[in-house]
Amino acid sequence: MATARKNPDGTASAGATIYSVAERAGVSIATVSRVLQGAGTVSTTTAQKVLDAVDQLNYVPLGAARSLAVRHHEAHGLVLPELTGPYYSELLMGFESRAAELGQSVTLMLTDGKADLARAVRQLATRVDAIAVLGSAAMPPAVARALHGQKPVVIIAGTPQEGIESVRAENAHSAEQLTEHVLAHGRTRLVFVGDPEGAPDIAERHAGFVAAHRARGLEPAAPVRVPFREGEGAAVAERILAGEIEADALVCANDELALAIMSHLQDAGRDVPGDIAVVGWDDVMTSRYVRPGLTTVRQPVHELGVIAAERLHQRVSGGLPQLEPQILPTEVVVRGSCGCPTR
Amino acid sequence: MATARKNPDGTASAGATIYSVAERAGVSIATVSRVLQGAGTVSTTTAQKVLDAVDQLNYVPLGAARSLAVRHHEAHGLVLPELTGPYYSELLMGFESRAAELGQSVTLMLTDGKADLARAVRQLATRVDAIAVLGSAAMPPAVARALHGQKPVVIIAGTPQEGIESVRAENAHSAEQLTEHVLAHGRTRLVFVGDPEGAPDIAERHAGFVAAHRARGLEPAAPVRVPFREGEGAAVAERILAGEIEADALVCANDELALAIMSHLQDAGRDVPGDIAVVGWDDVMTSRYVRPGLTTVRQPVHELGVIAAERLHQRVSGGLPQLEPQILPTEVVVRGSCGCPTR
DNA sequence: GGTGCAGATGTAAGCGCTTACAGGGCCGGG
DNA sequence: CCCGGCCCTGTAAGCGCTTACATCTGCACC
Repeated sequence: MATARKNPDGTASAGATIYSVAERAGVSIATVSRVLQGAGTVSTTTAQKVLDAVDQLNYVPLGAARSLAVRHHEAHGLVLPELTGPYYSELLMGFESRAAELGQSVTLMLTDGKADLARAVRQLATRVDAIAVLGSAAMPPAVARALHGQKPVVIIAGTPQEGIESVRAENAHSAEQLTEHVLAHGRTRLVFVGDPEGAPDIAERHAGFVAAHRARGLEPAAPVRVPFREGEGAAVAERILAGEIEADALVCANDELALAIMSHLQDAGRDVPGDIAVVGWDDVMTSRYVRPGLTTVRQPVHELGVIAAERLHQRVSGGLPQLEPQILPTEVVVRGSCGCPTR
Repeated sequence: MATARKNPDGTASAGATIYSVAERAGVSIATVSRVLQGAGTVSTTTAQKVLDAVDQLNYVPLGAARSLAVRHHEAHGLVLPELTGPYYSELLMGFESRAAELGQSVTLMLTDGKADLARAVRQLATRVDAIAVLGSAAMPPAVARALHGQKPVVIIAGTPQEGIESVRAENAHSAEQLTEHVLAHGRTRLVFVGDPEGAPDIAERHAGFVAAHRARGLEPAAPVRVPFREGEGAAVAERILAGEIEADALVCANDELALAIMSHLQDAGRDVPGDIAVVGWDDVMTSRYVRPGLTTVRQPVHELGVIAAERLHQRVSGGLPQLEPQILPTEVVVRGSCGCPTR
């Protein structure tokens, strides 16, 4: 296979290297590099010759070679469980945009469906300078720990681990606020829907739920432990309809769950919030469109991504780890599903 | 700055190279490489020594060095406009999962908000073996063309360009089907909402809309040209309420638009589909939850991503470009918003 | 006219890995 | 006992870039 294919017009379409550019421009490779990096001093005429040659040869430098020489990948890794729903996307957008501003590319890895996660992560570590991991990414802590020490790591919305940076949104307090809001509507039999052990944020939200009850001297009911997949919503709704779960308000671990339950309940003729109030978490787009609007909590997800990217970059540039977990504030968004007058 | 920090236990926490591993294992770097790559023959005892050393030193190979030596990045680039809504996420998930299976990492780039797109893309080209670009990624065709010839490129859901591979979902035919379905409900004043010039798929959908009218000897109304951002929906709804747009059915360029309009109209007291039918495109999650359910078209988005990754990989492995655009079938999903009895 | 200095360019030494090639043991067959 | 092979391992030559350092050219200044 020919390495340097020549086009009819004499330009090479691929395989151009810094050497071919230098030759064509009649300079040394050092000069080419200087022009391209904007470092050092090069006379304008020489620079132009180089630029012309680059153009003619359609030269694209080999990132790997540069990385090897500068000993930086100039890339950040991001590990997410998957990408359904707006949460991860939003996070990713924040991460990507900030990383790009800082001149870093982002290499993405999704854990869902990966047979050998540890291997995949190690593989990722091979090609990036630093890695951000979403807490609930089902990343074996051992792996996260192994990574750390190799490369800077930040955990997003996950259980903070000894010596590893972390960023997350506030959960417990707003969950307490949200729960109290529902209690203030006069509801007495609230049920938390979601598995506190499924993810650290859920655990915190549940803790808030419990705290709100305690603050009123109430004893919270046991949570209905279900994974927060959309499909589970229907099942939960059925159990409610069957009277198996008794509640006049549902505090759901996230909006997808809340929406699925609400819609199912409504289809069965129940009135939300009349018969039963439903609140969620995340403020996804749909929550604005359903009737009644879903009362929920908005997290600064985009911001979370931005901060993670920033932290990684700082670390890569020699900054010290900021071990104190960074916690971003969230905001309760009141709409109609909690019992408030519909807007 | 020390390059090889030593831990108390004598293991190095970073900066381990193939040399340090070789030294510790008492073998040559070639042997280390062979063990790690699983290539060549190495006795089990030697291999074990190497593996032990790797473990002790917590060695992570430098991807850049390998890439340089093997002359492959083992990474695919994916360029998307942004990540709102389920469309892009789904695509990305498909792309990532297939790429991972093929042993390729994926480097993501979002065009939204990038000041110097061309530069960003060139930068990306520097670190990957091949690039997939989403058609509506507002990628200057010139850039796409420059890329092509440098690296294999496939265009996803975009205007096919001379000599560049492309994959997309069928649009025109299903749009015609969908429109005909609405016409069959007896609606007579259908309006297409969305900008046919905004993106190639929209243009095709509009073409289908027109074709359905022609097939019945009808003259289609002029489209309401709006970008398909959620926010635009309200504006369109207002124009309808004001009588500025006269219609008894809306064929929207995508679900987000359709949902926003529908919800706004309902809030204003209009009956959907009684007063006006609304249909969309994409079958996003919300479309199942709103009342009435949104009639829409489902695209094999995940599959699109999978195929793109596959194509790139084939090309990188020396396969020939398959220039015939690949077109995946779509499916009309009928729910209540078109006028069909609600399920 | 010599000296010094700054600006422009070239030289060459890596960066950490893969891999073709070249041994060095060791075995069985002649 | 020698020799051809087969395993296993080491040697060394790059891969395409960056960059410290050397070099060279002018030019201002004394």
